[in-house]
Amino acid sequence: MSATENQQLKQVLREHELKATTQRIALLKLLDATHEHFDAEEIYLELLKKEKNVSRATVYRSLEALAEQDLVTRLDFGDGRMRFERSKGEDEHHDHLICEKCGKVIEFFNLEMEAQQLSVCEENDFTPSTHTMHIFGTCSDCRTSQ
Amino acid sequence: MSATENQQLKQVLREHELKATTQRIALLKLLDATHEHFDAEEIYLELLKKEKNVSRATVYRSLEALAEQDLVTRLDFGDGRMRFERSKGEDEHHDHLICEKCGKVIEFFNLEMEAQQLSVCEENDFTPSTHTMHIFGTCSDCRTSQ
DNA sequence: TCCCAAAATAAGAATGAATCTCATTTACAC
DNA sequence: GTGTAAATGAGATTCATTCTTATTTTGGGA
Repeated sequence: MSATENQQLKQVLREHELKATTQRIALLKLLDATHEHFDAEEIYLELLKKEKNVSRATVYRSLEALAEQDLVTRLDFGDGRMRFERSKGEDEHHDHLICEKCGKVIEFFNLEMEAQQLSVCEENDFTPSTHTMHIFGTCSDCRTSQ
Repeated sequence: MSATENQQLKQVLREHELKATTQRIALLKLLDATHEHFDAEEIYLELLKKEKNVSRATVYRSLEALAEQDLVTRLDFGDGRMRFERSKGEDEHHDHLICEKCGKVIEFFNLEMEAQQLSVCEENDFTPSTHTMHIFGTCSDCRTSQ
């Protein structure tokens, strides 16, 4: 809960032309503090614990604004609700292996695959902005214990 | 509207241990007749035109049953509703380029990318079942006309 | 061909994530 | 400190999807 961290986040928000509201700062702080992929409701509940005043609408609107500025990243694991993580730098981009049994998410990065994606875009005269690569299946734990 | 096609689809359904109801036959026939990626509501409206009696619930339940048997494939383009297509054979699998401006969907297949996916799974001791690879961006038409 | 139990369907109610509305509050440039 | 544009809270609303229940259909057997 360092004042310094608050100042840094305020700075970050302003650099992205977003007003530094307490709710947005708290949201970024929460996502910075975890590696988990929270959904909006989880974020809402976590923020409620810390700041007394937050509404779901603000959580959704903040996440939208932050995602637009690429300060957070939306993750769609295909289960009907969006998850969010603090955006990683270009060099920290990763895709996901998703276990259909236990829900575990394994992050991975494969340079060759990224290269192939660019090549496909070129072939189709397509300018990429983002991509999602999700492999669904069974993780080793679930395969073993079953 | 050949009786032969109906018979074939009945056969297909029974081979997959699904009762051959008129609604399911009509649904498969519809998806067989098009290359488009319909969502559930579009399928419902199309079926309403042809068969007088269909309900949304049946469309959703049929799609679920058919997807379970891999007779249809769910497509999640990240816009909040699922789309569906008739399942292609293993050899006809493809991924998608999705234009964020006009919504156009370009299908592609890249063998090297598929190989890399398997390699990533091996590295992580993960048994894959399905995957989705979606690249979002701008198609050539939209880039030009803008 | 007729019968019957199990399964599927129709219609609309219910759910749940996400968005919108509008009155109130807050951020921040001056 | 002030004013104004932007952000927020609370709850209503939307929209895709799922559930409920009474009714109908399917398909195996008499």
